[in-house]
Formats: sequence, C-alpha cells, structure tokens
Amino acid sequence: MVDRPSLSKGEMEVARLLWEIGPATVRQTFEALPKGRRMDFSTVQTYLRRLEKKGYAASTLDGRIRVYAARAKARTVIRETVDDLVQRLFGGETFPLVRHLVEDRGIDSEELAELRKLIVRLEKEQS
Amino acid sequence: MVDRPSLSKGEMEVARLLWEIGPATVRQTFEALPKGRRMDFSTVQTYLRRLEKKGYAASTLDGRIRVYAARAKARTVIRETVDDLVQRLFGGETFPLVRHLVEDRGIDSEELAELRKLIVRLEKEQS
DNA sequence: AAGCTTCACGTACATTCGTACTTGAAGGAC
DNA sequence: GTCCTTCAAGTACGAATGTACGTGAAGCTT
Repeated sequence: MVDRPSLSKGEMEVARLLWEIGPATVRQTFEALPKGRRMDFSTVQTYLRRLEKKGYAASTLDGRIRVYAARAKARTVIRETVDDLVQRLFGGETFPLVRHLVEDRGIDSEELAELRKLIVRLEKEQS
Repeated sequence: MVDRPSLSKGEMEVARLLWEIGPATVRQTFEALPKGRRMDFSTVQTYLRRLEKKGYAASTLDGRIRVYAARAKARTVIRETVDDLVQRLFGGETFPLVRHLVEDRGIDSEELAELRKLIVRLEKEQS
C-alpha cells in the first residue's frame, strides 16, 4: 500500500532487530546486534533515522531518550523484499529459490519434518 | 573463493539474463529483458561493463562486437546473495524464509508435489 | 560543582547505483 | 561515396549507501 523506498542492506539488519526486540532505543538496538557484527553506535543511530525517514519506523522522545518502533510489519517487508529478489535473480519464479534453500542449505531433519507437514496441509487446502 | 563485490539489484537482473541466454552481446542481452522491463540499451551496456569489472563476467571482442559471458556460476551467486539476505533479514535462520515462500506466495500444487518429493528424498538421505 | 558519560542531532564524505547521453568509428543501404 | 544505423567506450550526475565524527546539552559520579 504505502509506497516506501526499499530497504538497504544495513537498514534491513537494523529493522530486523527492531522487530525482534520491539520498541527500542538506539543503545538497545545497538546492543542487540549479533555478536561479531561490529557497527558503530552512531551508525545504528543513522540507520534508525533513515528507517524513520523511509517510513519503516516511528520514534518518540521519552524524556531525552528517543525510542524507535517498527512501523511496517516484518511480514510485509519480507514479502516485498523477497518479491524483489525473486524478480531480479529468478525472473519471477519462486520455486527455484525454494529448491535452492531446501537443497543447497542446511535444513535439519526437524525442520524438514515440519516443512513436510506444512506442505501436506497446503495440499489438502488446495484440493 | 574469489572475493567479489556483491551485485547490485540492476546488475543482478542483467547477470540473470546472461546465465539464461549464455554468452551474449549487449543487444542480445537488451533484447532478453522481460517485457515490461524498460531499460536503455546503454544502461544494459553499463551493467555488463560493471559485471565484468566486478568479476562476474568476462568479455571478448568478436570483430568489433563485444561478447559477454558469465564468469561466476548462477548457483554460486545465488548462494551468496541468498546467504546475505538470510543473514540480514532473518538473522541467519533459513527456515523462516522457506516458510514464507511456501506459505505466503503462490506455489501451485504441482510444485508442492515436487517439493514434497524432494523433502522425502532428503529425509531418506539424512537418516 | 567539576568532570566523565551518554544522548540527540547535524553533518560529512567517499563509494556505489541507477540511469543515461555523447562521441567517434565501423558497416550497411542505395 | 553519402547517409543511416549500430557499436564501444568514455563520461555524467544526482541519489542512495555505509560508515562515521563533532557538538552541545543532560545526567551521573564523587
């Protein structure tokens, strides 16, 4: 609906953190970075600012501290992002991507089982 | 192995065409654009040039015509690209992406069946 | 109250990206 | 042999991106 500029890679990382930890300050977001992912505090701040500017987040001042909250649903953003990737890298075909994920990447047996159940369910629904 | 700068969105589209149609001139690539995707001839040319510079393609002059060929395998590039996306948007977890694709996007029943077979096969292999 | 710490906010800046135009040479049409 | 078309190669250029630094106010420590 709302037409937002798409997320850059860095913005994506930070948006994900926001979804994960909920409304958060710059510091909290900064601290939620995966270990091993080094990024300056002020870089996180910049990304949050840009997320807001692009319409993916909203912020309020709580005293003198700014708190950011996601404004777009993860699900929506994921759909848009993945759609775009599928268009560009797979010419619009979803299945090859699924196959790649299932075949070429580690999916453990538990997940496989879950996926199988999911598929069986979908097949039932479709018929 | 080779450490290439990653592909931009536009470069991805053109790289995909190269994989699809094999070694090709700028014009052939240009003509392979999906209908509805308008892009100037010289834009395609620029992308091909950049693909070569980044190490994803190689070119030779055939007479006065330059012919570009993919230098990186689609599979490899797809792996790298999808890895990156999974890291950034899913914190490294593959499964949520698979679920999204299977659940939230149109996968038709034929593909579902194929996918189910694939899973069953993988499950056999794993045990 | 003096100094350290933590923020918000503004600014910076080289690089990459999307998108194309220009120029000049080479081939083909007539 | 003149004109049109087609290329390659160079250049352009504003916007987006990754990554941060500087400044000044507010709060915390001793």
